[in-house]
Amino acid sequence: MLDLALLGLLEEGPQHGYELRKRLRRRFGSLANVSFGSIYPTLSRLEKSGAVETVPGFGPVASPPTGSLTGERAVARARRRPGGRGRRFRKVYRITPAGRQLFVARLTDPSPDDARSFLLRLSLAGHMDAEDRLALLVRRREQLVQRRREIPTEPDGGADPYARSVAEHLAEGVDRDIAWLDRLIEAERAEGARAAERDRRRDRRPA
Amino acid sequence: MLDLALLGLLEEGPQHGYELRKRLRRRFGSLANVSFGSIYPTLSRLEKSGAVETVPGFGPVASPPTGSLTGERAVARARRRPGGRGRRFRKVYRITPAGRQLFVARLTDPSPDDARSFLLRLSLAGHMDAEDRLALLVRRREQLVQRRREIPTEPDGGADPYARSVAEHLAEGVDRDIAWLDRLIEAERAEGARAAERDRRRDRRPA
DNA sequence: GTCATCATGTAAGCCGTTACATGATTGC
DNA sequence: GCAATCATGTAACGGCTTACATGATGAC
Repeated sequence: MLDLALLGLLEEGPQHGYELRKRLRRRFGSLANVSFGSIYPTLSRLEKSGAVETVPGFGPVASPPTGSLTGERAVARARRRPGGRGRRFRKVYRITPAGRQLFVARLTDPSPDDARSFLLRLSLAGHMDAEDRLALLVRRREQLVQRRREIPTEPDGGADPYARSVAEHLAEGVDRDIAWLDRLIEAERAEGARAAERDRRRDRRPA
Repeated sequence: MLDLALLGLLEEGPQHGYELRKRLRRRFGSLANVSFGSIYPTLSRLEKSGAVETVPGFGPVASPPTGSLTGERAVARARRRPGGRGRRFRKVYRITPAGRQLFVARLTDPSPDDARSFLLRLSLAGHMDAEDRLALLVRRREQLVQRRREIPTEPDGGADPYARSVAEHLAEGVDRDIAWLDRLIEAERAEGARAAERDRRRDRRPA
């Protein structure tokens, strides 16, 4: 889960742990609001497995594509002190080709996920094939339909008004999620149809 | 979390672990869908701490107030075989006075909780004072308002349509939760006012 | 010179999971 | 007699948290 989020951010450019945590929160909010005690060991693990590597000379971070203030300032600071000692101790990580492969594999992994990891994956769905994206949405929809059936409607203790209120709210929430997924699935299929149409007009039939 | 759910069920009558798991799922659905590997150690822990005790003679369970089939069958089975060997090996637990105290204390504990534990507590809110119940709702509302502010609206990578869709859906979900809490808080306050009115008419002023 | 923040890391613990181990009871 | 389910428990692991430890840098 966390490795996915980290790889997702590192796809956009090299970063160090401390910075990654801030970006994680800004980008994914409650979906990846993790502590340093989790970040650093995860980065070490990813490095050991070859998914990321430290940028030699651990200087300032490369200017990120979004042009964030933090990146700018890091560059400016580096300009002020071009070399030698006085450099800040930072371990800057960069994603490797193997990491990119792992990232997509984890993103498209068909094993069922909970709400948080699903939403995180969907947040990163821009990195997936249209096909895998659609599959992710459909799988999640099926899972929710299943869960919807398991919500207690008038169970033994269904008399209790608080328990009932919670169960109803939960059910409505799942219904809302399913409706949302339906809209996303619809949008994906429409987009797929448009792409096919474009291909057809060019007299090129895709595989 | 699990201890809370278990104590809540045991408030309604003695039960053994296997049965408790089934009831947990039926009553609380996804809020307390736990495995045996979690149930048994938790029961042992509760027993060690004196919150529950095993019913001596571990026979059939006492007929629960809801009159469930399982309870009925257990009693019938016991009637067929009134004593001696042949008894099923079951460890029936019963809540103790200390356990009842712990239950209410855990239920009214003001430390912030995540969605799941909040909903579980609310499901059991019938066991709380009106005052504590209101406090629980108000606390949760404040927490959600806080979280609402932290949801990324147009962050660095706000351009990505998938990330945006997720963020919007999340925000709507929190808004919906807050609105729901507002209705519950309103209902609690109305009920409190009605209770006060009843007291006033009887010329009895509560503390 | 001192305080906030930046920056990395380790250790212990929490709360759950899956997998494993064991055996009794019931239904057919 | 055999399978399903009832019934309890342990061990190993997963993924996260908090607390602790350490120190550099920058702002004032």
